[in-house]
Order: sequence, then structure tokens, then C-alpha cells
Amino acid sequence: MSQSSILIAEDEPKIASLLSDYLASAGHQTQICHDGGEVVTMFHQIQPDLVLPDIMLPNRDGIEICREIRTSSSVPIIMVTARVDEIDRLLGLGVGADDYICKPFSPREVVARVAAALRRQHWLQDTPDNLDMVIDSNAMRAEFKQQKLDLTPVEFRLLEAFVQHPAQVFSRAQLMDRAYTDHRVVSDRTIDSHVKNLRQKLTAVCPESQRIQSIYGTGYRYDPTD
Amino acid sequence: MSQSSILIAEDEPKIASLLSDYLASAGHQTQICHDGGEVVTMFHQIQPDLVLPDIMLPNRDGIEICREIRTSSSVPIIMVTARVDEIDRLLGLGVGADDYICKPFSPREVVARVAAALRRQHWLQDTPDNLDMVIDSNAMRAEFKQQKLDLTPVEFRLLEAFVQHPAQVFSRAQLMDRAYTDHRVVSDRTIDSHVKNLRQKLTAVCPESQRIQSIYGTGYRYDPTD
DNA sequence: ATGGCCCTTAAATCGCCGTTAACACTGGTA
DNA sequence: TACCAGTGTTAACGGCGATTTAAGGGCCAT
Repeated sequence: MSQSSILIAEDEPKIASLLSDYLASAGHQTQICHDGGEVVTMFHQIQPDLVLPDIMLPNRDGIEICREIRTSSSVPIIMVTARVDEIDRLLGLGVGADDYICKPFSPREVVARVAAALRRQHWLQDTPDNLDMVIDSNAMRAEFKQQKLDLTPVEFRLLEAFVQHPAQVFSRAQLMDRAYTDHRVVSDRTIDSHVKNLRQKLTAVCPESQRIQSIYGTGYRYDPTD
Repeated sequence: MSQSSILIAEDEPKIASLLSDYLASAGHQTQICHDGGEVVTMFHQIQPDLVLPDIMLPNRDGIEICREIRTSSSVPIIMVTARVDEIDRLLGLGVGADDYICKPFSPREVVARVAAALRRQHWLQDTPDNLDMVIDSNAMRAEFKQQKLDLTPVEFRLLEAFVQHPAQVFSRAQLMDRAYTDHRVVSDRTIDSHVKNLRQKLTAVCPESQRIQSIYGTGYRYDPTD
């Protein structure tokens, strides 16, 4: 786990330094951003391991920030809110945050939740290994361990879905949705068939890799660490 | 956190629907039980996230109910009482309730206390002690002391049920409900069998851990501290 | 027409699940 | 204490649904 860098988006100086202190004493590096309008820019600059935005921020609120970050990153986000009942509202809105902390918070609570979020993230995080799979959606090209993959359109979209959601289990129906832009329904065996061909092309590049795994009775999963 | 299910044990219809309305408008699912003798049975059936019993109930009073539930579950319990001075008596008796609400109550008070109790519970389940068992439902994967567990679907859902309700005693029938999405009925020995296999995989990671415990004549329990 | 891609079929294989039955243990009773 | 009926544990195994795979036909674009 070691030292993680955490971006705190909080305009109230007291709260900000409180959070910063808690996390620093737990061994994390922290960075504070006081202005909602700058958070996303800052996020791209420092690429933190976790973002901790307050809901209420000047210029741009935490919800927008969360949504914006989610369009390009699956970094863990823990929202800070002043009121418990706001959490329910946020859950309803489908903001993509990983967790919520409610003021007033205790040091242990903050550190524990951050640690939990980082741990959850850890096993699906982009390890160096994961960088060996490059997906270029515009060009419909994929590269595995510096080798170009010659994929058919269906195969490409399947791989794309897998790589964009590492470790997530997909049912065959979900994979259909991803593989076809129209709402076509095919046999489950068809998906199996494409998965087989995709596997073949991956093992042609790296025989010992078993990235696409079958989950009995459920579907398939892409594991970047395998 | 999301939507919590709450079991209200209250015989006066007016009070019951009042409570139900408050909590429903705060985004909770509620279930009302008018008869004290049925509360415990109902509790085991619906497995609510919180119980709200009135002290005075026909057939079985709230104190007995609280004690009975506490023998098998650490679910948050908030007692409703008609008189303030009764709270002191209850505290002296060592009833295991988490909080007390006194009639006449305001909507805000009820919702706030329920939210607080749920929050405390949620936090307890996220304590660092509990973090050595990580359940990732999306990935259908579990990690125990930093080691990936290779579980079958049934085993995974069993472990998921256990971890989500630490220290709670599950009957085999309840475990069936959790392990299968359909309403299939299997032999009790089948559950034992899966529990055995699950235990085996846990002790393979940590031989001295005995997290899944048998409760003679009743069922199984997961104890995160063992 | 040819080649590539997609979808299906069907056969082979795999491995999960539920049960069984023998054995070990528990807790109450005499 | 000794017993025993009820309960939990476990290994083993058959069934069968799930997965894998090769093969082939339809379709479209070249």
C-alpha cells in the first residue's frame, strides 16, 4: 500500500487542514485544492490515488467534479458532506462516488474509509503489468505487450469492455450490449465463441497469460494481473 | 448505506404508521409488526438493518424481544418508550439497545437517531479489523489477508452474507436464501458441505483463523475477530 | 466468386453442486 | 460418570448443467 497521494478539495481552511493532518499522520501525501473550478485540472496534473471532495465548493460543486473525473478515471472518490440525509440524495442521483463521509468526522473514520477505498482499488489498480494492454478506441486498435493485435470489430469491443472494467464480472448479456451498438440478441454460445477467439489471439502473444477468466454460471472477467 | 430496511414493532396503528411515514420519507423501507410474539420470527425472516420496538407490546414486551434478538444478532435496536424516566430503568437493566426514543417524538428526531445508529453500524463494519476480509461483489472475488480466494459462486455468496452481517447467527435456511437467487430448497447437509469447503479455503490462507463458527442446533456465524 | 466475419450447432470436456453415509462431537439425562 | 439421541463434519461420488471447441453455413464487401 505504501504512501498514497490524496487530493483534498475543501474550501474551509480548518476542515482542509484537519483532513490533511489525519491523512498525513496515517502516512499519506496530501494536496489541498480550495477552489472547485480548479479541482479537475489539478487532478490531471498530480494524478492522485484518491480524491476527497467536499460537496459544497465555490465555483463548482463536488457532484459535478465527481462526474467529470469519472468520465476519464476510476480513481476512488470519497465525498465529504455536512448532512447525513444528503447521502441518500446523492445515492439516488447516481453520482459515482465510492463512499461518503459525514461531518463531523473522527480521525479514525476518515483514515479507515480512505484505507478501505484504497484497498478495494488496489487489486484492480493499474499495475505496470496492466500498461501492457493498450486500447485505442478511435483507431479500433489494441496492443498487447508491444504487439499489435489483429482483432475483428466484435472482438475489439469485447476486449475494450473488459479492459475498461478490470476484474468486473460480466454476464454474457452485458457483453452483448457492449459488443453491439444495435440491440441485437444472440446466443450465449456466440459470446463464448468470440471469447475463445479473443483468448486465442491473446495467448498467441503471451502463452502464459490467462487474462480472460470464466466464472462458472455467471460470465467472464478480465484480470490484468494474470 | 443506501436504502435500509427497518422493522417497526408497535401495536398502536397510529404510532406505527406515523413512524413508518417518517422513515419512508427519509428513504427507508419499513415493515410493521403489531404483535410482540411475532417480532422475533419476523426479524429472522426479513433480516432488517434496524429494529424499532416499542417497550409496551401485546404478548411479548420490547425488553424480551431486544434480549432475544441480541442472542443472535448485533443489529441496531432503538427502543421506543412512553416515559423518559423509563429509560434510566432500562439502562440499569442492561438491555442491549443502542438508543432510546421517547414519546412524543418529532419526525426529525426519529430520522436522525435512526440515521445515527445506521451510521455507527456501518462504521463498525468498516473498522480496520474487518478489513483483512475484502469482498468485491462486482468482481465476485474475495481477499483474505491480502490473498485472493478462489471461490465458487455459492461459496462467494455465503461468505458475502457472513461478512455483511458479522457475528450474526444464520440458520441454514437463511443461508440458502442468500446463496441462491432462485428459491431453491436444498438439504441442510448441502449448506454444511459448502461451509466446509469455504472453511477449508479460509484456513488455507490462515490456519489459525476460525471465522466461521457452528452454533449447535441453530446454524453458523461469522466472527471477524477470530 | 472469393475471403472474412459472424452466428449457430453439436460433441466433448470440465467442474460445480447436492446427496449420501460413516464418523465425531455436543449436551442433556439417568 | 456413562450413555445416547440429536447434531455437525467430512470425503466421496454421480449427475448434469456449464464451458470449450471445431466445424460449417449465411451474409456482405471486395
